[in-house]
Amino acid sequence: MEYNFTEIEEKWKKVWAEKQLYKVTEDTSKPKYYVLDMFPYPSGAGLHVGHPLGYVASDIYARYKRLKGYNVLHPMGYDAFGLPAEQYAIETGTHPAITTEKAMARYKEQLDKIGFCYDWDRKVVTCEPGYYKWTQWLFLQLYKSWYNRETNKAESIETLVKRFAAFGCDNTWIQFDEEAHPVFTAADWSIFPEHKKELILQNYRMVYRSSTEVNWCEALGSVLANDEIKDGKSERGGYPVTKKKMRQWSLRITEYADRLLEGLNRIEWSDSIKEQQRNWIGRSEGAIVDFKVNAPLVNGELVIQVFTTRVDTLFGVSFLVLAPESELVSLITTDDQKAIISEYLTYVKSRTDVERQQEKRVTGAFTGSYAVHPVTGNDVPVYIAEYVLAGYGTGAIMAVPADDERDRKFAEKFQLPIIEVIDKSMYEGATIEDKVGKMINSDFLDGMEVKDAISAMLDRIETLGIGKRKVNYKLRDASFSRQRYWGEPFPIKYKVFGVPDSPFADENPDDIADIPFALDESLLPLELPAVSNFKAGGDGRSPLANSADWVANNYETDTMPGYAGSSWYFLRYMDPNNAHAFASKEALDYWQQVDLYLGGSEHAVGHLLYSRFFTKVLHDLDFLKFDEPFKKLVNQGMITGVSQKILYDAHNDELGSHVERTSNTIFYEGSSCTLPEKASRIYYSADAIDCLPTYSREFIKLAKNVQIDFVNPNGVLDIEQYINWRIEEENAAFVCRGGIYFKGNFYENLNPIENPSRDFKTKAEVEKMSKSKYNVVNPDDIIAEYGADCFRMYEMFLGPLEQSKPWDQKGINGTAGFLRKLWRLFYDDKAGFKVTTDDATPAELKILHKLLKKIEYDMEHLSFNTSVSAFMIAINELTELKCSKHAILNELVIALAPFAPFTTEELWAALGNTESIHLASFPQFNEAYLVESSFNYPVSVNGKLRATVELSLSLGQDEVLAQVTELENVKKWMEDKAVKKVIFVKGKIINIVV
RNA sequence: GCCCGGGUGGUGAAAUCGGUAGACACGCAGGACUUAAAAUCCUGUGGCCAUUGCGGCUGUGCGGGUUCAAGUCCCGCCCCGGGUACCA
Repeated sequence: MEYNFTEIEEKWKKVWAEKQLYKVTEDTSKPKYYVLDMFPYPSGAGLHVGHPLGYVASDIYARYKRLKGYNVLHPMGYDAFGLPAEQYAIETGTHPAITTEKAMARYKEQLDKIGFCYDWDRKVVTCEPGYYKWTQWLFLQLYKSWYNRETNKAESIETLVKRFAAFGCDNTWIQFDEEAHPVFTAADWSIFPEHKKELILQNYRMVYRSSTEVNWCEALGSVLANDEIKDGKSERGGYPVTKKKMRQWSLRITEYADRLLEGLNRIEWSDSIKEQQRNWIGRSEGAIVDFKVNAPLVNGELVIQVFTTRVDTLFGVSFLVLAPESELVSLITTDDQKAIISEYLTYVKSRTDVERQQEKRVTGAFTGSYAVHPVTGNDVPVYIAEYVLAGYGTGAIMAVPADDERDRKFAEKFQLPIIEVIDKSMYEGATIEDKVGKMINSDFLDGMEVKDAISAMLDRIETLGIGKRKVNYKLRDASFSRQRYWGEPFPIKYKVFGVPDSPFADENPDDIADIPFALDESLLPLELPAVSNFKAGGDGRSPLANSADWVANNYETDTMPGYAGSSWYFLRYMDPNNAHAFASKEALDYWQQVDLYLGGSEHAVGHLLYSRFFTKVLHDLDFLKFDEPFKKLVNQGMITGVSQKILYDAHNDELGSHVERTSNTIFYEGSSCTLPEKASRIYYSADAIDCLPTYSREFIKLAKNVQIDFVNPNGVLDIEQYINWRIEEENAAFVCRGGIYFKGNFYENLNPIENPSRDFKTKAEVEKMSKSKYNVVNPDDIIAEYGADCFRMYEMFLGPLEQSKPWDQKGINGTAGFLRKLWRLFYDDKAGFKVTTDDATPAELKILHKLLKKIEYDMEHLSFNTSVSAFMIAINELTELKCSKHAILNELVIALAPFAPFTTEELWAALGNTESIHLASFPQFNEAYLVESSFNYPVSVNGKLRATVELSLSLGQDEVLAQVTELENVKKWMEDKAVKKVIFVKGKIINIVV
């Protein structure tokens, strides 16, 4: 009987669906295990072979855990709100819901073909009202809570309101932050109007509305979060991003900075991701130091606060620098410097983020004012410069040119004094960044090590009252508003008393038009209104501003960002259809954390940080018992594609020609070939380059991607197919070693050169798999040709899960051969089913149990590639022994079932089993079968391998040595030299030192 | 620049505690079967030398070191991939 994978797969897919084989319940009789894949965005292009890599791995693991007796939750769903569908809607008018629905159906079809064990009844889709009702509900929980720094957790906003009613707010309170929190008494609070109270509460809510500098992307018509920007451009589309002040919703994630750092120590994630999160949070310990402004024009006291991590260098301060955006700038600029400062500010504004990052110029301007050094009493000039960022620390620095590279460059340019304060001569190779050395020119600090000087100075500034210790973070509160249609509406209304507000309006504290009020939970979900125009509302307004109804109700017109829905989806899988809660307490307490989370490393800071934040808030509010969402995280590597490129001549190219091609003749070394007319462009076979004259080679540098299907396994391009695809190339010439293809004819080379091949060869290159590179391989095609089991095994066989590797179609024959070989242990072409009930021999049992042991080890280490090898070895060995025994094969197929669910199910049934193999128990390996009686010892003389010999493991060192020294080759190398030392490790090695 | 990964045959890779480097596959070469092809099977396959056999030398990015023994540990460097960047 033939191995017909298509038939087998169709058959079992149906049976499994009918029996609801993968249905999962909260079965308390079994230990639980939660395996999760990162939430896919259903793109219209469907899946390519790179996408399912992680899904296959998690599926194998989930199935393995099930065989091991666990109740496994392994769900799938879609992160279905998103920009591509909305962009498509803007272009075509097709509603994003329709586009998304189609894409999801396509995904499901592709995923089902691969044979994943998802319980589709638990599917979660973020754009469905049944789901986003709870995203909105979650938003309200955040809105109705504040972060209490005394208890160090989020709690109900009611406790804060009570506090204000009883005590008001004063600056001795731990929560107090001068910039954000106004001072008032309990009596004040009692008479504040509603909107004023709300305005104050916005300073504390976990989600709040404020006017902040945001990343505005004009092309997308929307605000972007920091992690959605790469190199100063939008991650999606690569459009320019500028800074703009806008009214926005933000998440108060900064309150969790320390707990987000601490939690990293309790989870099993890769060092690289943990490190990225630590860097993103960017905790640094330092101090705020006050410098009084000693300006002629200032009446009263004006203080510039600087943040520094290096208080030890305070005596090295020779000037201060403010961020150009600082509000102090206008206050301290002297009349005679006004022109220079204003000119500089204009320059700074003209610079985009991209320009700033690409060329770092030393620029700045003097304000004309001086500040008083708080310790020495000296005057230090105050500058502004773009290298100081408004958003970090206090937006002002004390410059120590002796110990900071940027300060030094600035000082050199503006000829400011450089005061050496640290002697690093005793530390060889220490750089300016290293916090080592002995203090000099620093008064009472002189002679101290940097470390001691820092703590001594911290004490001193606090005693003097000129500063205080301060921990600073790079982490910003996260922007939570998007000017888009295809996202969750906010459950927020504005009570408009004044004029409708513009998002770009300057902050006006008396403007009460912008005071938000939360909808009651009973009104959820607040569904997205149907609109016909998906374009932005203009002037920074969202598409929802186009809906008259929506605007009339004074609903928030922004929508939530992508991460709103994807930050908590793993909780919804636990109880996806619950209409009364985001998930029941029983389900949450049963499933708890995700035990194993698989996905790409591109979500290192975005999704993975927000999910941790949401989890911690829900934990604080007593919804969850755990405070970290993902116990173990594994990042699968990317599967790259092999692109096929053709090289062409840049002489007459649109990129600019400087050598006009005048002749119809192409020259080879020692030969030539003439075409009847001039070609529109000349392409060169990759193997023809070396037979061209040197002078023309240098122009052949450009490469163009061609559809990979046009290239045969030997790298030869089908020129006709290519021209049919790119009709504008019909007059192009294709130069091979043997001659030239031109307009369907072949013109032979006049004098034959070496290997005058007529093959036109492409150049292969490894790149990301993408539509635009024409190198996409669709899993559907692979499955049609080789079957899903073969596809699954090959994906795993390619290499370690976490490593990125190119997709090479050729190797798949290996796993295809393996499955056929396995099949032939069961079926003979002529004789048919040939499994016997004979007793297994010790040799056969050893093969089986060696395999079982290996698989168990590999599974725990997620080493799927070596598992596949182990199966191959076992099947090879059993084939060698012609073993078709029930006792062996029945257990072997169970072990293989997670990898090849279809084939093993078929064989399992053939073996006479009536229940599904996927409900079986993983066979326990028995160490007794693995005991070896002898070992093939490698014998070394002076550490070099000279012979191997099979010896009983019962022998001791002396007996082994006696046997070994009789070996001819060993004798030869020992000659008559005296034996100095013998190293003998039983079952490992014997090494004789002479 | 800084922080994480990584570097082993023609290719993907394996080597789990420092103990026979290259398992398992692909590819390639030769052979069997076949009218032929495909499929299948057998043999060989790191490099160099020897090949009549035993074998010998060399080899895990480079240079050192520790050790009876190093792909694995230590020191210094080079290259590739990812992240990040005026963060005070």
